[in-house]
Amino acid sequence: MTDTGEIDERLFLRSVARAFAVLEVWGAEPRALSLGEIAKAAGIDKSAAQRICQTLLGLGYLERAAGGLVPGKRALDRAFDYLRITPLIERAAPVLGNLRETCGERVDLSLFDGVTILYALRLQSRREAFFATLPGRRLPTFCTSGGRACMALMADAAVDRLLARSEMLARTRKTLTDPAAVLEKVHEAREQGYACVVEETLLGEVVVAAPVTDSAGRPVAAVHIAGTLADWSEAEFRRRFAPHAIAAADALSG
Amino acid sequence: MTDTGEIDERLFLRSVARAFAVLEVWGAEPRALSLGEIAKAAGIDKSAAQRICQTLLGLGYLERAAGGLVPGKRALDRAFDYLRITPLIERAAPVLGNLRETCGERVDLSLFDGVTILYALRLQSRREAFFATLPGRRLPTFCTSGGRACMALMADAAVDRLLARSEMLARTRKTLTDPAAVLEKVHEAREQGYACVVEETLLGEVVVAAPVTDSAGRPVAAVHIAGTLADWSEAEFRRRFAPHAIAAADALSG
DNA sequence: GCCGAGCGTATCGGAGAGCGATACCGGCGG
DNA sequence: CCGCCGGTATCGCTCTCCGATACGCTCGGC
Repeated sequence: MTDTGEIDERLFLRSVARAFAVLEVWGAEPRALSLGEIAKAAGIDKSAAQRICQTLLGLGYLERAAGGLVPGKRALDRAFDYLRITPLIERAAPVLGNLRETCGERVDLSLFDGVTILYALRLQSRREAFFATLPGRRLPTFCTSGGRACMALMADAAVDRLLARSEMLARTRKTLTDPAAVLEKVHEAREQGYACVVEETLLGEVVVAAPVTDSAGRPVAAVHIAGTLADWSEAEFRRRFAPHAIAAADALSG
Repeated sequence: MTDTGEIDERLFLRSVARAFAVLEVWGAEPRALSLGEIAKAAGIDKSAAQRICQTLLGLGYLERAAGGLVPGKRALDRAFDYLRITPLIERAAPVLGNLRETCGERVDLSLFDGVTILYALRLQSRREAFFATLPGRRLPTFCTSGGRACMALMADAAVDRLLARSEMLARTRKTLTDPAAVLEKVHEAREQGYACVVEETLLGEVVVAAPVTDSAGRPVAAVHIAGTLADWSEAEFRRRFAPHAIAAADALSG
């Protein structure tokens, strides 16, 4: 959902939109930026960038750093508000905790958001304590197992439309980029009740995921269990963990 | 120190500030809100609330929900930007991972932000898989061990000023609310190189924390190790875990 | 040592974006 | 039936924001 739905133009606040355009610049350019760089990246002139940045600095949504400006801590407060208010997150936390204990592998809750999914809860396994597993990370829907699990609950026509809107770039040499091939995987997920993706987002990684629905049966999220091919064959991994992912996702649905 | 530093009035964008005032409403009222409620809570009229909310809906920073509006998923993207850009977070992730393995207790990295600290990384222990340990949560500086560890690196005068600005409300019946008593605890932390707080934020909880500094020696964060009095006496906990917290914090400093 | 290209900062008059009072429709409860 | 909420829509006036412009600095190249 949240397809950045179009809004009545007469009620649209230009300066507000520009302020967020500024904040979003760091999504593409993750480093300290100067006013000039910000202005160019956000598509505004230097004066506007100056006013906006001063304002955001005052509010704590930007901070000064060596070499320019960076996002401020206040961003974390707003994310906290989101997580705290969303009932699914609260319900999911203990379920995922148990799931990780039972499985011993990495366990995630991802939120379905149109052409991308976004990780909301991440419980890493013992061995991988490393970075890159932060909440807030987005990945494309078409090549992730959570995304395919969600698409499995949509009509084929809707899946087609979603795939058409997606930029289907290969993340690894195993990534399926042909819409027909992806659709076939979605069909498989629909039959089995879960999706399995092998090395399409990260080489060596195997992930099973089951969809979480709202009360109307629409997909809103997915429960992932992720492991490495060093430990498991795809078949073993599916047999062993898919039922757990489905059970957890079902417990969170409705 | 992100003290919401005051800014030149002439460069301040009123509509931007009001938009963020709207977003911040859910910090105090974590549920779906109607336009009227938002307007009242943000101190603006209904027309302004309407325009701002329509804009934020269009940008994905708000979403419609049963009963009104709630924060949108886009908030998580901005938090992700912050975490990804801040070098300390990247460096801290593996260090905290190891720390949790060694200690087996809950381990956190909190960021020092004036009168509050804010949790950026949280690795819960096996037994407590439950909620309430989300990143983005803020707690007062004066009554947390991370906060006191940071204050220990400041001059007494600065500590006094910070305590004067703090709303020293008791969170439990053990919370110290007398500035002089807190200052004494800060002195103790200064001598020992770490702070220990027992049941001042949560009954039954004992926490040790050591400060992380920037290259200039100023406190910017703290490494926490938290356990329960059901398992440990205060003395045992300090002896066993304080050295680990200090070692981790030192590794992240400078 | 000079220069130009950046940086952040500051100024200012014009104009149009945003303001806010007002009104409308629909549902709910009394 | 009415009054009180909800969300939505309209519409002049005005004050906010726009963006061109300029200033003082610190660089690095030459």
